[in-house]
Amino acid sequence: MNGMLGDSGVRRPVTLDDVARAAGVSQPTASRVLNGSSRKVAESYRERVLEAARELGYTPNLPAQAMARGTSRTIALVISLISDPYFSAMAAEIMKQAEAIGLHVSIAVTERQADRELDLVRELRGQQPRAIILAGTGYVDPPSEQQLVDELHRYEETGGRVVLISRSDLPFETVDFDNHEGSRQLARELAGLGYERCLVLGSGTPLLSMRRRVEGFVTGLVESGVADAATRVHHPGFSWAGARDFVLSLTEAEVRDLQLVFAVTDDMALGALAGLRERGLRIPEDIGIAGFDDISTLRDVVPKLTTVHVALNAVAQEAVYRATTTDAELTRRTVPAYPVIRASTPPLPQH
Amino acid sequence: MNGMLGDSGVRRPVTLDDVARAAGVSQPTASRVLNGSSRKVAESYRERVLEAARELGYTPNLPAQAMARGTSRTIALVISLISDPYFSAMAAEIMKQAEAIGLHVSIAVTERQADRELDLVRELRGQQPRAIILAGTGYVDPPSEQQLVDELHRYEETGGRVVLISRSDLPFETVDFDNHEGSRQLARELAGLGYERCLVLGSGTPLLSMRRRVEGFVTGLVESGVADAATRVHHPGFSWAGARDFVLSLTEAEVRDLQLVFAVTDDMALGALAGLRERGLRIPEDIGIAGFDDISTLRDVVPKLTTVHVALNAVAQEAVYRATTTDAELTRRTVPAYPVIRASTPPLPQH
DNA sequence: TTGTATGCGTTATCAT
DNA sequence: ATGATAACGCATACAA
Repeated sequence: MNGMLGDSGVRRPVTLDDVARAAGVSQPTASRVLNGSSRKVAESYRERVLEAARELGYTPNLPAQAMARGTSRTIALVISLISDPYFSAMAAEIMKQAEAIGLHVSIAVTERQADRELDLVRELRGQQPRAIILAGTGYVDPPSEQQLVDELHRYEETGGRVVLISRSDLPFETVDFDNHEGSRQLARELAGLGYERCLVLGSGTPLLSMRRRVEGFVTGLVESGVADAATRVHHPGFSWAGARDFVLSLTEAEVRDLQLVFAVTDDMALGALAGLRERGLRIPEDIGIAGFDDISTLRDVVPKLTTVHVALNAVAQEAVYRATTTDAELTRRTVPAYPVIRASTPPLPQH
Repeated sequence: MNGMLGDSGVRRPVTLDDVARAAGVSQPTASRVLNGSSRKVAESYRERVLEAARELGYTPNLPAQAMARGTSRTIALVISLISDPYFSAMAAEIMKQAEAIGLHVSIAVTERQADRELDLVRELRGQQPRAIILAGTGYVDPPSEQQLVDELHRYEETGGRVVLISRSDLPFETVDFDNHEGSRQLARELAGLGYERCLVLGSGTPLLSMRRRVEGFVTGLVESGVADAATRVHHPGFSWAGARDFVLSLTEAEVRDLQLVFAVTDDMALGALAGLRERGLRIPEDIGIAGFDDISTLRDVVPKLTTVHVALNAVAQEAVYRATTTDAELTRRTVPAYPVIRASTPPLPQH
């Protein structure tokens, strides 16, 4: 029977000590067999320890290991919202990469509150993780930015690694994807299809990456010879509902004039799509729609959404690599993002 | 300056001892102020400790606390796949509920491998969590079921709580939703709309909850007076692709005869939808479609999908409650699931 | 009320 | 190669 007897009805968890005793060896020897790296234990002992551990159902006490070793096998990940397909995909990729090298990922969510990031980092630091990866949306001018930087620096000073994803505004290891270039190329392709009079839906909440997407798109249009005045940029609420409400608030004349709506996320693009349909417009016959992120669970929306694809697995791989590799100099790797033209933006007829 | 000086360039994390020293009090006093519950520390000391902690940027070492207390403030959650909208929604709800009472959720994924569950539970047990919630899909006849049960029992014996979600096959605290009743009601409503000749797509991998959904649907049809012979049940691969491939493999005659496809998940329903469209069928004019789960990110699918809604927040709340409350008797709570008729299953014309 | 001493389960440093 | 012993950071029983 496993589990040692305790005071009450609950048993004490099986410890290394129990295993060692059962195997008739010292506790450090049991440790060397079960957890240690440099194997220099006699085969006979080895087997006995392994057998005893199996018999008793021994599981190493991770907190104890973390304390003894001074470091855990955990990576802390901060994201905005786990139910958001973009972030859940990101989290999934990071977990995959981390688990491949035997690391556990501890997820914390900000729920989109800018100032929660600081609190979370503080809490996470208490878990003694190997690294902290900040993948949440980076705000343009967060209220407590300096405190966050201080907190992260403090963490780095104790040997922790800090990796930022998609927010190259802070002095830490950064993995970015090319928001600007991605939407710039998208704009060029769309211009090539004949689209000229575009409505750009940015983010009402000031987010760095979203801003870049807007800039890139506008740049791409200008480079393609689309008259500056043809492009209208607005910043509704950063959500499906925000985009929908905005297109519903447009005047009939404004909508009639439009050939395309580009929203900085797929989510918003679909909100715009819903709003336009409510107004009786046909998509893509009357107006084209494009987004950004290439969220895979949207494969079933009709028409298929033109968007910008980001290689999340590459981002995750790079992030985990940086999170686990001690590198002297600070680097910023940018993962490419490229447009994917689908049915929501067919070539314009007169083109 | 914060962070004590270490041997090399890295500083040692600030400990309670550092804080106590800085405040000129003993370490237990600092502990009582910062972490302890029963406040019986002189106000003057209290302030000095708080001040010192703030100054030094103290964060409690969670592993150390866990070891000293013998229990952590963590709930371990096992799910199948984090990128699956159903599971990410579930995880989000559980995290929300847990955080509301100051608990952290540690997520582990099986990647849909039936036997990984056992390994994960073993690993998770090492984290000394308060509770383990198994929300991953329950297989009908998992290879290592007895071992899993043993492992979970062992965990319970050491004071841990075990909660199962949507798999009432094992002898533990269970929160279920009414798969059978949900699809039974759905079938009755659809029969009421005139649907009679139905294709039911179950799950090729033997999953308990999915089996119940099939049974419930068939029961509902029979109760509604739909001839038994009219219903065809099949079990393609448990995925979008599985459902799509299956409907593509049907003969033209088989498809022509169909009035409705009910798939046991929204994901599969959309796969079937995609496949049917590839065959040139119009949805819902030529054939109706219904799913199960009511995944919110599918709001943009056209036509809007008829499905069975599950109150995930209620499930999560119940699960976290059970995970944190010591209750003598074993209980199985069932959260209702109810059909939501949408545009993908309009009333049949001749009806 | 406050401080001293001890223990949590593990790893690491030492003798042996 | 193996075992005794000292950390790790914190909480707690106990003494003051």
